[in-house]
Amino acid sequence: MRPTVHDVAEAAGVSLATVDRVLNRRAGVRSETIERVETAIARLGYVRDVAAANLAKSRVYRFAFIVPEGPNSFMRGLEREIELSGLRSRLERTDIRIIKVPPFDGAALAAALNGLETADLSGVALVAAGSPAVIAALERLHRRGVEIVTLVSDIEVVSRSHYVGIDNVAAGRTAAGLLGRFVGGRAGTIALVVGSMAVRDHVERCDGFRAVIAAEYPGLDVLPPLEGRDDARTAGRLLRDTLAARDDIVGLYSVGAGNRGVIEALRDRSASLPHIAVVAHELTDHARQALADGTFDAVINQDAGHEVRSAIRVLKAKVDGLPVIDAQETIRIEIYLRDNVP
Amino acid sequence: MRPTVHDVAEAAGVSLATVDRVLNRRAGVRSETIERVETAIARLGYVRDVAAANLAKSRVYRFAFIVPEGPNSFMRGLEREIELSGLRSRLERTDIRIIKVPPFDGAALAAALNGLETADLSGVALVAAGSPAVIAALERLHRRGVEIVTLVSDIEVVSRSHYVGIDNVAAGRTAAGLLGRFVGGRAGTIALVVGSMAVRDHVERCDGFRAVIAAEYPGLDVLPPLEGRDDARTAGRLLRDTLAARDDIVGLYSVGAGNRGVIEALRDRSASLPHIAVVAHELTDHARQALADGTFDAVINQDAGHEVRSAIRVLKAKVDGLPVIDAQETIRIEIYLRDNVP
DNA sequence: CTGAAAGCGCTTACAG
DNA sequence: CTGAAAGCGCTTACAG
Repeated sequence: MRPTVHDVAEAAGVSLATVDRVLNRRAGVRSETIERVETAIARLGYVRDVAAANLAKSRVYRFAFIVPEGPNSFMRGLEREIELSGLRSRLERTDIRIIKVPPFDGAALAAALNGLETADLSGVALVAAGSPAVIAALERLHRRGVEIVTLVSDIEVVSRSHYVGIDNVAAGRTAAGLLGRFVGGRAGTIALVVGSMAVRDHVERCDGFRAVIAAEYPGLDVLPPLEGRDDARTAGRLLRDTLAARDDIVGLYSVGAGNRGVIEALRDRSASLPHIAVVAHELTDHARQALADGTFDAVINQDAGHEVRSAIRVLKAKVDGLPVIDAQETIRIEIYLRDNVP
Repeated sequence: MRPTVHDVAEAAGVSLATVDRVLNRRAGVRSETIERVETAIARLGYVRDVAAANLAKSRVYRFAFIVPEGPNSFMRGLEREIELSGLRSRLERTDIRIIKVPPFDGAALAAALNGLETADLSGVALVAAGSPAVIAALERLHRRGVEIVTLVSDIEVVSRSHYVGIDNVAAGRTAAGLLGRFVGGRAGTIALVVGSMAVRDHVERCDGFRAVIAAEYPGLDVLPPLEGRDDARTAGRLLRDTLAARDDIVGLYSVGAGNRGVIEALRDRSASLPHIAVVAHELTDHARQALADGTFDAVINQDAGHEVRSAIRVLKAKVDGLPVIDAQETIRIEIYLRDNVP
């Protein structure tokens, strides 16, 4: 049988209340008493039963998730996953609120963070757009005991913060490894469609991609990125223009959102032209279709459901002062071809 | 506030004990009383607090994991993950025992299953080698209230059982999609190294692989499988012989264990020969190295840690009569290239 | 067939 | 600075 607070109290010759005070590092205990209790804890190998503690506390974990609004399919999928997890976690004394903010807008994000009622808030998970105001807002939350997790896109370190998302440089390198092989030794150029070079994850993906192509596929040339602003219309138009202007394009790396426009531009090409190898990001419905019909060769994905569950687990672990299981919380760079789409 | 058993008891005009009886479907309650309680439950929207219930029950989940013994790296990795999860889950009133049985041996597996003391056993997770004796043993366990989960390799359905592992036909198809593209339009033959064609997952992988190559890469010919028996020495020797005997091999799909031998055979080829594109299974240390130095182009993997945690979650959910979250418990067919290795 | 009381392992006022 | 008692939401003997 595992030792309980009763065993510790008896061994230390104190009451349950005092054991509890020491366990929770509450003030007002003589240092000598603290020591007696800690010795007993160590000797017995006592470990607190978190479930029982939460029951006694009637603890409710209150978390806020902050995500960008707008048509971005990935973000909407993320939001759905948060809602789903929110429904399920009500059974586990966890209350999750979603707050939407304009995308790419540090000021709005900071305002949302500063508007949070911190009294009974345990943690915040946010898709971060970095800016000094955002960092200040996060520092403030942290000082008030709110745990913080960044989601999908990271920013400069805030104390005790944790990032839940993929390594975007490695994602770009991976895309290059696939595309380089897929073009099959043909020489030519590769087009790049990004959302915005003002967003950190897109920049990192491009950097990783370029580095590998330059080092390992000397026959391939990477064009400057087309900025689609995560908008299908814009992305489609830019790509169409580029495809019309040159006939040496053998591959395409679509880094950001707006895949619908990209897909349409590719499908409109004459069927007699040689295949352009394509690697894109995020397994949305459009991307699935494009994989199925051969328009996309591969899609790099991050599992939004996993990210949300991971963010919740990490926030809870931090609130409870428990360790985070790194292996479980690492978000994989997933690769999907037509046949391993789940 | 969520309603509790007290609220239900009051609403139904019965005691806590009776509410508990109805909640847990214990016998010896008048059907009229049952109905009164159930009406109250429905009306209040009562949902049981599983954590509190487990505390009251001093419930300990006791699970047995049955895995094949032997040098197979994947299985040893799986065993490590079970040990790890076992350590962590002691904090959550979960006791996990590992039982090792000879591989590919239905009789031994059945004997191990029949030897299980079912009195305080809540669930079993097993890497299944199917045979009538095994199925009978599982049916017996199930009749005694032991929940069952198959791991990595499935067998014919046992009532209420659940499979935690990848879709192996899709894995083979995925391998073909990669290899077909990687050989880059060259015509030639593809070698196949399997563990044993007597094991269901290997057969399924080969089937999926062949189907895609036949349909989409008419220039490629797949050789009959070399059976390496999951043994590096045997696999290496067979592959070496084949490579020596013919010069038209452009690709290799390594379906089973024994990758060390495969890697050595490939590395021993003269550097002047053209590259053989290679897709293998399971991201073991040897496979990581082979990816890093370019001997392997891609590795298809199933996450053993995820599988173990998933098996535990599923077993607990079944014991508690809770629903399984399918999206969370689906094991992905992971693809690793050099740059997305975690 | 049903209920009152004690208990699971903690925490929380309240009193001293 | 410390302790006795009640309570979190359930379950479990025991009694009737």
